[in-house]
Order: sequence, then structure tokens, then C-alpha cells
Amino acid sequence: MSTDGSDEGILHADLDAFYASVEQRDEPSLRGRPVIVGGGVVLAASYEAKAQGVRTAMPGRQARRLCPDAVVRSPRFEAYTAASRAVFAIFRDITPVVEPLSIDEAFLDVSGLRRSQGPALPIAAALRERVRVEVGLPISVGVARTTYLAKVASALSKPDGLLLVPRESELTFLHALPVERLWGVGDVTARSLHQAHIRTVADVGRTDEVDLAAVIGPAAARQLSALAHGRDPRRVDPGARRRSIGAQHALGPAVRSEREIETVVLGLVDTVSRRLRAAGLTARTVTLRWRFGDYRRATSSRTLRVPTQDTGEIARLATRLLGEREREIRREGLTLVGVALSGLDDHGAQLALPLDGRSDPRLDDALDAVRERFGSRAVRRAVRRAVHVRE
DNA sequence: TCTGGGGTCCTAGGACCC
DNA sequence: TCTGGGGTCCTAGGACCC
Repeated sequence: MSTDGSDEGILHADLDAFYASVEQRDEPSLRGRPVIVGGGVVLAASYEAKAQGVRTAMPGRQARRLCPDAVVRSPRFEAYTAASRAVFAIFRDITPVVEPLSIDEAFLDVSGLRRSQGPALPIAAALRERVRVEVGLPISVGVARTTYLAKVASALSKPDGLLLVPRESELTFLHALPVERLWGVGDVTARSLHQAHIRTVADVGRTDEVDLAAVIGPAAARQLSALAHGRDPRRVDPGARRRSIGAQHALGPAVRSEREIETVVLGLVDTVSRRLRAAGLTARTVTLRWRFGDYRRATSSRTLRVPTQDTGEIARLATRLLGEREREIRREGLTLVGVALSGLDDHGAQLALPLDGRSDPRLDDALDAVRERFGSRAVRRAVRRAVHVRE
């Protein structure tokens, strides 16, 4: 393989304390002071607040106790969306190979720019400078040969940092890290690994993949083992598409009537189906998400044979799913409800051919092209739908 | 400590098909 | 009459990420 990368051509760019930084940018009196964005829970905390122990997703009450002099602001999502757009425009001005991971971070592949723009490190430094000057926000960047290494590097460089992992010191860099630093290791997996006396990435590297699989399952074992040996097949994919669209609403502890719950569900259906149409997509699966009075979670889903964009059709399905859980909801109470659409698809390219029951080489060619680009599953789906249309 | 809102991916069992 | 192995799709649950 010639694409194993003799350079460190991958950037992971990650805005620092994003929502809080936007607040400090727009309200200069907040600069240098602890800022918390959120209400019931912390959505973002400035580094001044983090220094006092405030963390993202922490209950607001706890955060205020830890940091009584913090300034608390309600989120202004329009401002964050606008800032995000401006930052991503800079990313795409640098290279077309940008893969967004969330509102405030992305991978950039700049390995193709080596000849015209030089190596990755000065490109990363220029990116940080442009974001600071043009958008007014601090951003940290990790530079490495692979996506995972770049992501770890940006995290370690924070706040407002830049860190390169040279190719020749990758394993030294990785092996010193605690397992919690690996992508895919959260509380549960970390606990399982600790019980097996696996605490660092070096420990993961020393453990046979079969033994690892016995602890955390085959898929996670394969991924962690590869990472620990510096193998990372993940590429920066600028064409990555959204796989679901969802909205949810916390209800709090108060008991709601069936009618109130249905109203909330229909409001969520309206929100997600609008977003579906705005994105020019169709959906096949409708999922209702529940959290009951005891904080137990559940989902109910149904898949349509023919994809839809229609609010009414999605609403009918959602109402039916709601009805199926009615007794449980009445018995346990509901603290959260959500609606998600998946099985998303754009309308795609269409090929109209007269099908007279005989095999047509043009059709075979077209299906081969679709198979190559989207996989055999997409071909079967397309054929099923085409047959349905004829019916 | 008593928990938001937006997502991705993996696992496992049953139905169904060849 | 009883039976195999391989594969996909749907549903539900759960871990994880920002």
C-alpha cells in the first residue's frame, strides 16, 4: 500500500469550550471569568469554570455549588450555529477533505496539500490563526498520521493548543495513555478493562485480542487492539451522511396526562419531519424513545415498506407506538420522550428502463454501478421499491 | 448527583428466504 | 417426514460521543 502515509497529514480541529467561548467573545466582560452555558445541566463550561471542577453534562445545581461566582447563560443556539458555519467555511477553504464530527469539531485531510502548501504543521498553525482572527474563537488542533492519533493529540493540546504526533514516536505516545483515552472506551468498558488489570494502552497492546474479546466483546476488542498497535484504517470521509434525525423532550417528574404526552410527541414529529424535508431526505423507520419515572429507558420502533417524508404518516405511526406503551407509561410515569427517524435516503439517481421480463445488460450495468457505490443492500432495496412502484 | 439534547455503532433474537 | 447452513431484515437494548 502506498497510502499508509509517510506524512502526518490528518488534522483534528476542535473548538475549545465552544458555547462558552462564543459567550465570552460576544460579551467581553465575561472574558477571564468562569462561564457556564446551560440551565438544568451544564452544556458547556469555560476553562475558568472547568478549573473549579465544573464539567459538561453536570447538573446545574452541582456546578453552581462548585463555582458560585460563575456567570450562567442560557444557550443561544443560533449564535453557535453561525459561528460553526464560519469555522467550517475556513476548514473547507483549506481543503475539500473535511469530515464534520459535530457542531464544533472536524477531521481535515491535508496530506494532498504537501506539494502546494507544505507540511501539515504550518497548515494547522495557520488554521488556528485564521479561526482566531476571522471568527474570534480559540481552537485546538492535533496533527498525526491517523485520525485517532490526531483526535487524541488535539485533546491533549487543549486549551488553545497545537500538538503534532511524529510518525516515529506514535507508539511511545499511545502506550503511555490510560485506556479511557481510546475512542469507544467509556465508563462501562473502562471498568471491565480495569477488572482485567488493563489500565493503559500499552496493556491493551500486550493483551491477546481473543482475551480482550472475552472482556469487552469482539468488535470493541478488534478496534482497541488495532489502535494500541498504531493501526487505524479510518479515513477522513467528506461524504459521510447523517443516519438519523431526532428530537427529544424532557418532561420532568410531574405526571402528565395521555393527551399532554400525545401533544408533545406530535410536536416532536412535526419538528423532525420538517428537518427531514429540509434536508431533502426520506425515512423508513420511526423510533420513539422513552425514559420512565424510574429512569429506565426503552425504545419502540416500526419500519415502513415505502420511505416517507410525510408528517401525517409519521404521526400516525408515532401515535400507534405510543398506544402500545400506554399501560406501561400510566404505571411508571414518563420523564422523557423522543422521536427519531432513520433509514434515511435521498431520492437518488433514477434509471428508467422498459422491463419486459428479459434480462437487460443496461440494467445489469446500472445495478453494478449502484452496488459498487452503495453496496448490495442498496441494490436489493432499490429493486424492491421499483417492483413496488410497478405494482 | 439526580440527570439535556443531538447523534453513532454494536449485539442479539426471531422471522423469513434460499 | 425431517432436516442444514447461510444470509438479510426488523426490533429492542445498550454503550459511547459531543
